Amino acid sequence: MNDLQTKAQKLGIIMPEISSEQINDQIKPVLRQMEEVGIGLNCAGLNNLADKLTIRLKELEGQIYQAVGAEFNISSPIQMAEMLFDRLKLPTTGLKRTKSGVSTAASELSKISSEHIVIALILEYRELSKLISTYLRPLPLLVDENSRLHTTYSMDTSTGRLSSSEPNLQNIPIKGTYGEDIRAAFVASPGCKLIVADYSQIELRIVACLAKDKAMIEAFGRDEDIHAQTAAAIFNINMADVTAAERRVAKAVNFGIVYGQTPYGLSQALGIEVTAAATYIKNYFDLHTGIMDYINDMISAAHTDGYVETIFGTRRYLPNINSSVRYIAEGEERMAINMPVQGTAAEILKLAMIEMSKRLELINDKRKNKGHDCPARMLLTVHDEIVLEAPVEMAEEVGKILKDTMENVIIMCVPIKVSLGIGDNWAKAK
DNA sequence: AACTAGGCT
DNA sequence: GTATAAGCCTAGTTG
Repeated sequence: MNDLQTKAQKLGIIMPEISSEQINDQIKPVLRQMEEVGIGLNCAGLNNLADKLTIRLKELEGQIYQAVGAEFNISSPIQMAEMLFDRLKLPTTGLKRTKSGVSTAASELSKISSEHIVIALILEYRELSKLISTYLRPLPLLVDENSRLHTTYSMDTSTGRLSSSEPNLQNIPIKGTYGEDIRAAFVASPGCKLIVADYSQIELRIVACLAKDKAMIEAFGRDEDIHAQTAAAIFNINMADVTAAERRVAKAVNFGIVYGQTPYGLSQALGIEVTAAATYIKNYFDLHTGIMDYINDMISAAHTDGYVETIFGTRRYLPNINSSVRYIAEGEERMAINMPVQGTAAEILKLAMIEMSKRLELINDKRKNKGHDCPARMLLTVHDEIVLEAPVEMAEEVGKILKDTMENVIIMCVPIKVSLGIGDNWAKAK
């Protein structure tokens, strides 16, 4: 048994004896096959939506010109800032600045949305123009003769995650007014269903385990509402009394913790006072002392060794961790906190894909010569999610196998949970 | 090519 | 005094 195995065992982790290099070797052919298979795209659906949104975009353009009293390039942040802050004299206090001037990012403009009706128009314009120019227009042009879309996966990331490009199928819209419509254009082959399996809070479960955090391990072990538990802790109330708003704050705290978020960052994210954010974080660490120790351990390990690593040994070197420029060093300290968590999640996903690929071969071998037009096969992966397609009559069974594979490819000190969906398209299968 | 913005996990 | 939440990819503007 090697060092990593011993270390993992002390954390209550039972993992396959495989190195990060071996994982990466074995995932490659799986990815190449997924790229070749591709996923069905309903081009007509996207084109129709593009046409509809383009009409709305034109309306908004006219309304913005009228509200401002001038015509300008709405897509130019420079011209936008000039119109809002020089011509209309909207207040800039409290707004972030970029290198070139006052930021016109949506997060900043929404702070002054009550100052002028044009802000709402601009935000809607930006939303539509993003969807049209990045997704609705380009994607239909990229399909093959069978109306299938093929991405390219890369592994040269700093944490071990995969990335996807040309087109990037890991950032297809899902939120907002049109997210569902866009996802619905990603479809299963005829006679097949899409099967979507998502790791539930995988990074939080990993950090609970790596940090040996007692309260969090117990909460996950009892299958409790982790965000409600956090809310109770940071607001000093009973779990039963947690409101929806308090739970939302707690969710943001849980989310931010694996990124090394500061009180300032949390205050920005939630639109609250820095002092309030600081209190929440303090209360959080009072409950989760294991998490606090883990963060400090990772930072000091990075300072000493110059790198951090995942449980399978993927390393990230942090050459500037000892920089005398404080914000440079602090930036790498946050990377030191996050990378072992994000990287371990990536490895678990890859392991599950490798194992599932083997199981799919067995499934398909068994069904050879039975006249099925579409084999059960892996199509996409999005960081904590795997998308498959399988013949309708097999979908339930394949889904169960997928869920089982993902949940048991590694045993951690907290249960690993996977949510499963089956449907004709990517919207319905979620 | 740099910068700004914004889509996803 | 400066910065402040990790990791990606793509599109449009600017010079």
